[in-house]
Amino acid sequence: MKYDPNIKQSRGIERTQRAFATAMFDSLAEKPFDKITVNALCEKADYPRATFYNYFDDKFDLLNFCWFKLGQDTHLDVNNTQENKLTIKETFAQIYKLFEDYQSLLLSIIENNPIDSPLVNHFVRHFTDVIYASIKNSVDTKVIHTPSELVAQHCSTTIIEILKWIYLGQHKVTLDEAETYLTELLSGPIHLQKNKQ
Amino acid sequence: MKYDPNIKQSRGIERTQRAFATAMFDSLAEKPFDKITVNALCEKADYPRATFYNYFDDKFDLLNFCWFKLGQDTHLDVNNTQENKLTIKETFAQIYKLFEDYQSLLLSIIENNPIDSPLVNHFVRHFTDVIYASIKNSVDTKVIHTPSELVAQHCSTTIIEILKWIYLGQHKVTLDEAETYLTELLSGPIHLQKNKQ
DNA sequence: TCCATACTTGGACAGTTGTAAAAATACAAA
DNA sequence: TTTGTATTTTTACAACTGTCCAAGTATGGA
Repeated sequence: MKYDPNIKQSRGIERTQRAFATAMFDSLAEKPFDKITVNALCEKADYPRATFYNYFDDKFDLLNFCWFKLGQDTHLDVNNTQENKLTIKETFAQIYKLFEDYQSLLLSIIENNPIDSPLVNHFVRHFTDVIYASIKNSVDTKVIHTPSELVAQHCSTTIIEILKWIYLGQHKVTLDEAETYLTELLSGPIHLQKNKQ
Repeated sequence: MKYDPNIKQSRGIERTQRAFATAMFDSLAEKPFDKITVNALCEKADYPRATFYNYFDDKFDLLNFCWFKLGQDTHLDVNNTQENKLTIKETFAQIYKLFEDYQSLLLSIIENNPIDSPLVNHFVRHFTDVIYASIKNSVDTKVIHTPSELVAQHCSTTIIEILKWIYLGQHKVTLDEAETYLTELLSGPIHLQKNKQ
């Protein structure tokens, strides 16, 4: 990350960054990520290449900015790095809604990119980190042996796993049902031993 | 994947593929993945570039081959795509041992590559898929509402999560302890509600 | 208004990627 | 050994990447 998006930038810089982000979002809706070149992005945003590298290290760095803006635009509480005060369920509901808002973007992303592509990984990774930061103080490991960081990690990936199932796997699931899944996966009775017949 | 590694190849082809895989493993121990160029791999393997592209689509395609060979070399039962007959715990123990065997490789990988790099993602993804294939018939979802594919997915990522904690996060954890983690994360009492004080 | 400083831009560069077409080589059957 | 086929290698190519520097352009303070 060349520029910290948390710091308020001057109007001109903000506009330039936005232009590249918009170019990226438009391109993502059209074609696979590995067919999106820095050249084409500059073409779309109507800025010279040197300006791109002025603000971003590479395509992925621009993606960081894009995902961050996505959260910012929906006034996501989980983005507040100051105080992590949300429960796991509250966090889950927030991200559920965020993904719901950007359903059409997600749809074109998975149409154009394989699920194990660097792009999808980058996306998933970003929001896993966001969730982790949001819930890390909410996990309670008093009665178990597993380290709390690992449990928090597990909770974040579980949340993402369910949202991937819904929005990347294109299954219609209401928030209520999704919350049932979450409860079952995190504290439900999953049998480790196969029933030998 | 240009060539199916499951199909027995002629000796010459096998040797050439091995040479590239060895070049890749050697390079991974030395430097970050994005500094490993196809040119350099060909240099190391002592084959022309066209030969590389003859066998592999790109660097990632070679990685597929590498990870597969890793499993093959340790006679991993989970690689048997024919019959998936392992319980979750058995599968976990097998992959635990595989990672233990290749500890030094994993160590240099995480020294040279960020945890969210395409390389680490590719590696993790490969073994998540291996585990998923191995356990998908072992999950029991009779008493819950969550779809069995999602549960199987959840079990695979949980296994990988623990192994990442141990081998990529460099925490010393015995197989016994690791199995405790697995039981707790998959069927333990994780509280979703934060204890309000 | 002028100037100094910081930022933006254009152009050039070496190195990389993936592809395509011929040329060379290996291999198997007759 | 010869012949036909399949594979490997050589060579060349167009396009992209990330970096650098020098020239151009804003911007704010004196």
